[in-house]
Amino acid sequence: MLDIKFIRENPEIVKKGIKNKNEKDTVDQILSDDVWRRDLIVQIDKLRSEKNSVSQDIGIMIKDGKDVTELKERMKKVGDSIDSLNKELKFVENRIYDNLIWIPNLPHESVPIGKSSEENVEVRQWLPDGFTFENEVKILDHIELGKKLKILDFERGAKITGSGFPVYMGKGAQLERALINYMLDYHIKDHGYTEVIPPLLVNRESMFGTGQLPKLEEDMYLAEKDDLFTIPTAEVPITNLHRNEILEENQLPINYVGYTACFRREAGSYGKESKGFLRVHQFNKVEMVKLVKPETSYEELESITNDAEDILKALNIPYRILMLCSGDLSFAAAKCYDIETWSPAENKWLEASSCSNFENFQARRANIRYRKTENKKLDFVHTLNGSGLATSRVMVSILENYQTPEGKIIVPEVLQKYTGFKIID
RNA sequence: GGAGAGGUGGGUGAGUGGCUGAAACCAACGGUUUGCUAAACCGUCGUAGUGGGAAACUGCUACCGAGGGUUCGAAUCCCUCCCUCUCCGCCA
Repeated sequence: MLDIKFIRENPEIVKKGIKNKNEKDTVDQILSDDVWRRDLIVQIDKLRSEKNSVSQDIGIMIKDGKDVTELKERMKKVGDSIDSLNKELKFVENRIYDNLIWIPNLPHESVPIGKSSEENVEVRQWLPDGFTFENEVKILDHIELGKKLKILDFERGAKITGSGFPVYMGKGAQLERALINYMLDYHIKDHGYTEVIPPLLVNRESMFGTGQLPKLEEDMYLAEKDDLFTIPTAEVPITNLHRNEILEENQLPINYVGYTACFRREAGSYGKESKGFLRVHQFNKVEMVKLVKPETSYEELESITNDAEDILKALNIPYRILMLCSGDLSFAAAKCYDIETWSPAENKWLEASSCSNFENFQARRANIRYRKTENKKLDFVHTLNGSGLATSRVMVSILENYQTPEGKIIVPEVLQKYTGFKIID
């Protein structure tokens, strides 16, 4: 959520940002409502002030045994005026709020302006030693491999739940678990994150806090009886851990990492892009979340991205980093790097991670503040998160990049001590 | 699911209609004292909105779980909802 004061003072900047993000511009309506609102507040406060002081007098007069009937009647009328102005105020405040919650975060100045993912900018690429994009032997895709080696079962997943709910079997399940544990341990031991195992269902306030609501309601699973959503990412419960809290400056930065299953309805995205792991409704993800001081958040964005990259380097998987253009940024993000890993069978890059700085956009919605040591003043923290990483996409790259000419899978070296085996055949 | 208790400032906790934005204590911060630490003493110590001011600052308003109601006046009375705790039942 943007600060209405900021909008009031910088309407043109806000309008430009909204346009670059392809969102609806209600700035003019907000501004005129804001004038109306403040005018009402001044009127109401004046009346209330009068009412308060006269009411106090009435108390004293009653004690002194004086007649207060007339004053009472007058104050009742003042009360009525306040009530009717208040109704008007509520109306205009609601309208401002309804518009405000749909205003996206503004892109950071370093973000390229663009309409869609076509205009994202590649920042760097990392390829293992001796890697080449050309392949002499036929590369099996992860679906064929999964079937052949009996480690993935998409059909049975579809039977027991529906399409997009994969089943991991045998060594596939063990590899998945190894990958999750490896990533968690790496972030905990080498990158200094604190592990969190959060709830997988969250309430509306949490979904609002991180900015999934109101925009993405249709993309999430909802348990209607309890009005709880299954999380689309661990970002939601973990960032909301500190909702409505005041932190001390010396507690920052807070770095959390958590593994959770993630659930996404992916409404309206059926078809070619959705086979196998490429688009699923449930997947596993290790997520990093940071709560930091505002002045450090852009350094932290680089740092969290590097933390995700370290995993891929250790796994020896080719990847590239994209800086998202304004039009491809999520609603709440100010700047975002996507990490894509290479799929030789698909012959394309697959998004495995998204590392974003939300500045204080989420912190405002979730009311997460910190007290500055220097002057004791309160300010909103900046929040960031990054996948570190989504296992389904990494799994595609592992299976495809680590296959032998015979169609077996060599377990990446760093995972071998977690799996206890070196090959899947 | 049933029965009961309760939600007040960073914490503990007082407060049942008016002079309470809220006692007291603790914590925190500033100071005095001190070789250092501690103790003691003094002082400061909520958030937000809005108006005035270049600013330091200051006026007013709101906020005692949330929302409504009664009243000239509500932390205090009434209604609805949410949450927490205890006991019982059920269950992993």
